[in-house]
Amino acid sequence: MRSLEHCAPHSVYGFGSETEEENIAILKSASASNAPPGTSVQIHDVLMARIQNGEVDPQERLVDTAVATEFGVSRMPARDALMRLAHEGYLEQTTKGFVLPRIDHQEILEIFDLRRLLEPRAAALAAQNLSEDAFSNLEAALINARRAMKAGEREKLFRACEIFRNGWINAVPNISLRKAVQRYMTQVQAVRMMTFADPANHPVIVDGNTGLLQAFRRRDAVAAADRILRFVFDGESAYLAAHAAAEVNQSNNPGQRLLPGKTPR
Amino acid sequence: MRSLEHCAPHSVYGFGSETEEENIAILKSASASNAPPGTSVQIHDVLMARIQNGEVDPQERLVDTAVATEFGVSRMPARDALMRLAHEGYLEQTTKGFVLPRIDHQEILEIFDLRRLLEPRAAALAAQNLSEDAFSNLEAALINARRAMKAGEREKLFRACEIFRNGWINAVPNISLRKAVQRYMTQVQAVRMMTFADPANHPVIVDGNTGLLQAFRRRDAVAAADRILRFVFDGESAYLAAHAAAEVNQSNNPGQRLLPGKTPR
DNA sequence: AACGTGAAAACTGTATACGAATATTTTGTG
DNA sequence: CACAAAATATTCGTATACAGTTTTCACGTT
Repeated sequence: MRSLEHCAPHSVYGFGSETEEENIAILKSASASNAPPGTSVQIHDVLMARIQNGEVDPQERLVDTAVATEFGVSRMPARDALMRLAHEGYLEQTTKGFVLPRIDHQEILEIFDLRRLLEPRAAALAAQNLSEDAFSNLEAALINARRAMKAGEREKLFRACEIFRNGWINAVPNISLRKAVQRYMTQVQAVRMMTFADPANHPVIVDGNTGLLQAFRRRDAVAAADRILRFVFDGESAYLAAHAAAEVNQSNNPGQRLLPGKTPR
Repeated sequence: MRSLEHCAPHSVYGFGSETEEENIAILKSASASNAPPGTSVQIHDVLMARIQNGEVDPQERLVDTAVATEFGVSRMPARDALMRLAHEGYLEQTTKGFVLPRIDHQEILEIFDLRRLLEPRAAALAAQNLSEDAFSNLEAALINARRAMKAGEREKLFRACEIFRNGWINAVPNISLRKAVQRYMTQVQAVRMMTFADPANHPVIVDGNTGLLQAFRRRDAVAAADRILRFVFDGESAYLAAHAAAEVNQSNNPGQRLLPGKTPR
């Protein structure tokens, strides 16, 4: 059984239990509380946590009926959750179940372009708006990230970077811009999945965040914008390298491909 | 009854029929073709087209059962479509049906900021990518717009401008960017509703589009970006003026407000 | 033994139904 | 006549059922 530390920090329901009985019990107890967020929402969060924790095999088929029985509900909530995950980009709907998205290379490049438009402005606004609390949270996340990097704990580093990013993004006062940036979080995650695989990228990431935090601290909007812009560029470079490596890997043993080919949109 | 020319030009299913029978017939025939895009997908597209065309009243309540009966299907496809639209930001889910997202003054200003980030790049890419067909469509739309302006037909001018805008946006090769721009169509619509009320704005709009088309024709990406940026700024100015006028109007007769009050987000 | 054909299984999409929550209207009372 | 409380109505979320479609597997033929 996996440890609970793998739970997504953003998940309201931080449980990673595996057995049907446990899930049923948890859902029951949660719905017994005064706040009923809906069964499908809970399933959605649990599945998203699993996906983000890499607990879903790339060739695993998530079927609504199976998910439904696992959580002790009917097909509808499970189907809603799966379809919502699919729409958010966490899953892809095939004729035979839901699978991890075959990441479209072209789309990732497009989103890098978009992020270069949005995130510098977002960081600049955040620099002028970050609260002291937010600063300490960012700092804590960065310390955790650095520690995880030194310990070689890829997973923890991943989490820390996510917290860091969420920290400053939540300080963006322009709510619409914030939502726009957050909308591409899934793609950011997908890219991270690839780039984090190479430990050589870890120092770049941590250093980038460090510089960003320093700019934030100085309330230097210009520097923050520059930093994040460079960060996105660096991310693109790292992604391209990882993509190329995956391509080679793919051609060598086409049986188990790390990255599937293009998806016709 | 609305005329058919109001159909969304970007909709795959370019029908804007209103009666239940027509919709049923259309769905039936579509599903009879070899490509089954699913009923809920079709409903989704139709509703999105309506929203983007401003055919949905701001205080209209879209209820799944009503949509279902309108399209002659059960609640499930309608519900899927509505929830998907809500998730995409085109609708807002309330305890009593789905409604258009109530955009408040602050949010409109935020979205102007966002559009200044996105649309110049989009226009620049479109300038490099527009086909000859698209050019003639843009030109036709512009001619219609000018004619409507001279005839003082506000509604037709509105439509022509919408077609023009959709025309070049659909030529943006970066699909993700295109979707991002289109996501704020409702805001654009709301702003237009206000700014078009004042005929003094009409020449500004038509001239702006004319200049944009000229830049497109020259494949001048820089000029196109500049043009659209200025266009957004002008739109903001016009909106602010209209907003101020509406504020005065509102305080005079608070019974019928042009823009609803702020929404706690 | 390889390949094509057919049947069974699995999965999805949609239809219908029911319970729960919430808004609205009606009714009763001060 | 105003206000509160209950009844009503509307809508959502979920459950269950059914039909269509695709995949897979097994069997028979060449």
